[in-house]
Amino acid sequence: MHTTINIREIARRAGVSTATVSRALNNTGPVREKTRQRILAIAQELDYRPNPMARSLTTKQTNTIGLILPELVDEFFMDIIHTIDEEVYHTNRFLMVASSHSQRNVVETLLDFMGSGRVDGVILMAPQVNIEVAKLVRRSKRPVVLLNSKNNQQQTVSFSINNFQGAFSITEHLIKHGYQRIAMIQGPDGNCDAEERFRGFSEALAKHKLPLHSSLIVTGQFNEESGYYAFNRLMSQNLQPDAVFAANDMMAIGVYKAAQQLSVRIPQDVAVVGFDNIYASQLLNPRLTTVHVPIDELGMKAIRYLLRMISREIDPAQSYHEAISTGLIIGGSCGCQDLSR
Amino acid sequence: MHTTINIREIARRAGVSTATVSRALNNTGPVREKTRQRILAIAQELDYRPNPMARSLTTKQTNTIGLILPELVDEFFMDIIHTIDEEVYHTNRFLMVASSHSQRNVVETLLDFMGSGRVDGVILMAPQVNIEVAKLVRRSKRPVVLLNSKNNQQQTVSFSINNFQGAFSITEHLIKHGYQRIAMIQGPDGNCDAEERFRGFSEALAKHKLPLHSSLIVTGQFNEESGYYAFNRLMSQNLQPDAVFAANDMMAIGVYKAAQQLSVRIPQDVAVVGFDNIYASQLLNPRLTTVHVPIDELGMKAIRYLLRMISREIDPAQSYHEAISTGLIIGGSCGCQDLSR
DNA sequence: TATGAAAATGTAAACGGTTTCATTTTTTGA
DNA sequence: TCAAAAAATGAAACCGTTTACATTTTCATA
Repeated sequence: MHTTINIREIARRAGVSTATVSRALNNTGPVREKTRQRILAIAQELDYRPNPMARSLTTKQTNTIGLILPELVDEFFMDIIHTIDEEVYHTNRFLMVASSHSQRNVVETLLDFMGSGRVDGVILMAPQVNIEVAKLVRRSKRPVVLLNSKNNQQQTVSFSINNFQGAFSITEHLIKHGYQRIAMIQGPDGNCDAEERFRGFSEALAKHKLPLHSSLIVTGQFNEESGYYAFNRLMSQNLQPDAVFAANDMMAIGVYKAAQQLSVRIPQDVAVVGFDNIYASQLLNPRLTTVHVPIDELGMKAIRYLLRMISREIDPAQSYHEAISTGLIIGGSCGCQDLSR
Repeated sequence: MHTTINIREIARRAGVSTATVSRALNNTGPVREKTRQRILAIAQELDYRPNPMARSLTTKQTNTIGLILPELVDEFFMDIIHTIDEEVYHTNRFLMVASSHSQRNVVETLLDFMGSGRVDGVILMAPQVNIEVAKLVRRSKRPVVLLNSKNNQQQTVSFSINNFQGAFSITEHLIKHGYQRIAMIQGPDGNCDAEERFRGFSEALAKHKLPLHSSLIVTGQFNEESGYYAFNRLMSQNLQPDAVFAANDMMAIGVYKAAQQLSVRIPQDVAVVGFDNIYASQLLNPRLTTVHVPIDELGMKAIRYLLRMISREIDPAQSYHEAISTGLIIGGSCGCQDLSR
């Protein structure tokens, strides 16, 4: 096993200094054509690959973008990864995806890990752990774009889904159907997406002078299982809902399963709506009425903005926020005619 | 903006050499307790973070595992990522995920990119581009574990799903139901998963002396759309199938959609089975009969083996292959009673 | 041909750590 | 108390690049 071949070895063989080799290889600074050829030939022959560690130790550049997500499950996150990867790929960069496992200290570790020379910029999605995230972000040496975080954090750049608007309009849609006892299965405590969706729900009720029954509000964990239990709980009490708004589609799927077991018909007995418009929601019978979240738009805007921060086209210290609008997807689960069949 | 604080600064403040600081911080070599305390306090106060680039420039260690997937869509890949991430996280390492976009030169670039100092080892899934992949892998300076690649490559370490066995048994299952004209929607050309699944299918037919009608073999792209078109094509010809084996569940979903539009009942008119057992397959009505692919087992075995290669517990030059068995998931789509309802 | 400008190349100092080996300090045991 | 052993520390080289600056070579022009 011969030692890793480095720039010095090439310089030695070509009979020049490492500086010249570096210049020849990177096309930075003048090198006589003949010399360049010789160097390139040797590099080729030796199958030389510059050590990225050493390189970025001096250049502070990595051509790598970091993406930190709270977890690596669900197609929602996969879609985010996919969109961003696509864009990163087209600008000849690399993507580094990591999961914070929804823990603040892990966010911190990852931000440090990436920020200290491994990536040129970070896209961070941390809906649960945002109390001190802004501080971490500001401390980071690399530009950071936040995704779906509480946007009351000053001095950060963030993009988010307009959860409030989406929840508000889908709730209004249910109200227009005439439902009186609309339940909500909300998302986990401390999750700002969940909070905003609940706010949209309750303000829509308020606008239409409908009461907010505390017994019709259940908390879930954004997964199928919790939706299943939540619906069972809702149906086992005196005040039964005539419509259920699940704060995301996964929980709505749990509702469908529970409803089938309880022989509750959707939408005849109880209407159901969700949020996210995940792929699986179109497979449900009837198709789930839900809020479309333009994930690709979110990812695209975030990565494009980040790249401009990295190139200093935009001042990274300048704060910015943009909320991306959602759209309503009408299936048969709300009582409308199911056009997907 | 003050300059990044480094080990020298700490040494200066503590009145010791950088060597001592390094020893104190990494618990390598002896340091007087009093000195250690002083150094730790200063490091704490200055919020010192060692530069990982500089560190790994000398140690040649990054505590990072690379994962290269052909693409970043579908829950199948998400599940792979998830399983591996979980294990990586528990060993206090980082995960770096990248997509090769199913292009061989990108695989090469990524392998170089990661292999030259960014990661300690790589898990590579490249079902389409394996002609020269083995060469690349052998050239890599870091240990590499292959996932679902053609296992006829010598001198590599690989884990794969036993596609043949899965396809064989689900085909036999259909045969036992008495279907005579079993069609297959196979996967894309050159994809070795696809090839093995087809081989399992045809050998099962052969074993039971059933003919292999070329008009009942259609090629898809492992996505929903191609399944949709494939089924339409199958039903528009003279020889119509009484059962369809879609080489993966996504294509089976396409079949369901097409069947609904054509008013073809599953399984009364045509039985349908898939492969992968993705989440969505249980949402179909009737539940899809499919082959369960233990992705978590696959990911787990791959990452554990890789870690042992990294720690030199296993000689990385030693080749190894293991095929992981699949299992049958019985839904209602094959003609069995649907127990999921 | 001499001269100055431009082009090509080299030297050496970073970058921020780790580690070998030598040196100093402390501890131990007779 | 003193030598020897053990423990703690420091000096400096090293990892593989890039790059500012100095130096040399080439080339065009007078």
